[in-house]
Amino acid sequence: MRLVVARCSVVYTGRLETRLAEATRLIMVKADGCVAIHADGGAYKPLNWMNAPNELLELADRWEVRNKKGEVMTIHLLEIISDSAHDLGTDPGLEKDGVEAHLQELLAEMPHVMEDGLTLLRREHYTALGPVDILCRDPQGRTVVIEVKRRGEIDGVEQLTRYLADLANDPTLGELRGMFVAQSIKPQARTLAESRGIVCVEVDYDELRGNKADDWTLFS
Amino acid sequence: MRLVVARCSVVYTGRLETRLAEATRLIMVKADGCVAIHADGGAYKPLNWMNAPNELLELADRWEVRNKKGEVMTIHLLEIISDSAHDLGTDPGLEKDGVEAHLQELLAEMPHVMEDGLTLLRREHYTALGPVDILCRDPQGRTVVIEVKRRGEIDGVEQLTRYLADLANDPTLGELRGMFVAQSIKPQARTLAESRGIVCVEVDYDELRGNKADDWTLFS
DNA sequence: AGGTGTATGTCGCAT
DNA sequence: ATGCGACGTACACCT
Repeated sequence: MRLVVARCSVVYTGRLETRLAEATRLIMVKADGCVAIHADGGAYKPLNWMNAPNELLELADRWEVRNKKGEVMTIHLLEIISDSAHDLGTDPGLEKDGVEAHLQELLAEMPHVMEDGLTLLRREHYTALGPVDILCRDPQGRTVVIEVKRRGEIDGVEQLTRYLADLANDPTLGELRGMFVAQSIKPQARTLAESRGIVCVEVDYDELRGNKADDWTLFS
Repeated sequence: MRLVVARCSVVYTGRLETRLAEATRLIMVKADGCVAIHADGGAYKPLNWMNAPNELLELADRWEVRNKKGEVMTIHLLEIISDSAHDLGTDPGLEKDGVEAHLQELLAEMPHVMEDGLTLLRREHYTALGPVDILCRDPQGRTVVIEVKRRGEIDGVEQLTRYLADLANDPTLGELRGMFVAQSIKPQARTLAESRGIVCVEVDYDELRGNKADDWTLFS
């Protein structure tokens, strides 16, 4: 990783056009070639950037970074204040716990927490429109199409509605119901869902993990 | 801006939980207090971060960064390889040209490029569901509800559909039509739109700017 | 403070 | 490659 602190101005031309007036900034060049221009504030997002793969051309007064899509970032260098490089090696990577995938796993393992009497048909059921998170059967023999979200917002309801419309063409599934499951569901999303006959269920991730631990204790 | 290159391991606990095994990384601390952990690759996004406002507690063997929401990032420092700081001052900021707002402006100025005979009613018409980009009237006296996107995807069609459903309750608008305008419209989005009777129009930003320049030349 | 929409979103996984 | 959905999305803007 190369770290250059310099007075510079920047022009980016690509998906849109941007200009940065002359100021002192950090220019970060990573081992994979990606370049980012950072100011001394404004969260983690750089002012300008070019992701790998790209070509970095170092000229006397400026750097030009180009990619295959025709995007160009030009960094006009006015004064270099610091220029250092470190070999960091490859990173072992980030391990995550608690994202939607885990929520979905837990719910597929214990569908009864969403509604009494549900049994799992399948998880990640691929349709032409995209993957349906969970398919269950209810005690009345209906197929329950379940969309799982960490946060239940209006987009998720639209998504589930599209799946329901599509799956209605599949005669093997029989009568369909929709169920929208999330750790919290926004009022607008709930209203929209219920107006379409979709049941809304809020679940607690920590409690689910607890239930799983209980099951474990119970059976071992 | 403070730049620390160090061998470290990191734990983040908040909206989810993440762990980073021991490795050499860049720790960037900006003047506003935000902290980011960068590996030597993977675009501009850091592996872990904490945005301002937060509290940075520097202990002998670790840094703890906390915010008001109860999120905590703990950086265990094993070896400091480099530690430097630079005062960058405040940045004059990024100037952008060519985002959706500009496209919308240009289209509101010359609605005829979307369809012959359209006249502007209003721009950024606020409804309970969100702002409708452009409202026009067509030569048949119908109100045209227009959603403008840089890239036309399925979400935009859903958005426009919600607006149309909502505006149907407003008797002052008369008969409604939907129009989906973008620099490019994906096939799925087009299919969905047309199945709902929504007209799709692709426009060229540079050409619009050209038209505007022509108008200028014409009248001055 | 909460809701909605934009983003040079990025990122990962599917076809 | 493109499509599609998730993301600790961040971020601006309006109610």
